[in-house]
Amino acid sequence: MSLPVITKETTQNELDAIVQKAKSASCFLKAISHEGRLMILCHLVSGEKSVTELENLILARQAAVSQQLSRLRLEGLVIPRRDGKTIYYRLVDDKPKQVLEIVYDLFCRDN
Amino acid sequence: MSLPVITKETTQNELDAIVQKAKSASCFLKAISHEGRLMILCHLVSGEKSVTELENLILARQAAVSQQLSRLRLEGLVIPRRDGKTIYYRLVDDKPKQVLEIVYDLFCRDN
DNA sequence: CCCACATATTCAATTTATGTAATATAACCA
DNA sequence: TGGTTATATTACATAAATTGAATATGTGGG
Repeated sequence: MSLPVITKETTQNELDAIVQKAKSASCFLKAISHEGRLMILCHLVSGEKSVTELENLILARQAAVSQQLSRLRLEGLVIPRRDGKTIYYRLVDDKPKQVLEIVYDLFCRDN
Repeated sequence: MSLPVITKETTQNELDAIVQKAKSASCFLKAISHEGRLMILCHLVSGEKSVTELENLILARQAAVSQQLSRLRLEGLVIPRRDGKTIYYRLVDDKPKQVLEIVYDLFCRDN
């Protein structure tokens, strides 16, 4: 990890870029750091799930799950697909997967 | 990543354990998902830093940095060491490092 | 002891997040 | 059309996070 080093020579533009990236990462992490959303994302790693399936998997009410999915949708982490009455959600890319794999390893395996 | 699978057979104890782990991970992620704390942690990955050094690195005021360090301390992510007037902070373990390396890669390299 | 420097804490104001309940929409079927 | 299932949205209350300013503590030096 070669982090951007900040010195006297760092230009304002470079600083802005660093802060901008920190902001994106921060938003992403905030989106995944909610207990319910975290579990939803974990379950989506193994493939798309309907809202009802998620309700059962994380033992939460319809409205709650729907709200959490809504937040994840707005943050661009998941995308819905309608099939008749049911709506299936899946991960947009593997950013969540990559981070969750580490987190899962750190918090669910050892310790 | 072999996630805990939830079925009809999953016992209450197992469910509790899963939720408990999700809570820990959630707390950890919340702690690191703040823009300022994120940058502080990034800088600590390369070794311990004094509060003043951090102030200059992330261009924030003394009180702000100190507050953010305080939160990280309470969450058990960093630990202080006093040397005369100055206090040096370092990471307690490499949990933050592991997660930050991925995040850094995802948000600061490509795209 | 007094001062200056490094850091921490406290408090109030504001913003953002969360949980709950109620209601809305959309699709399907009789 | 009317009912039922699946999902989404809204509104409100509450809690938690964040910010900024002010003040406090701890250390070393004169």
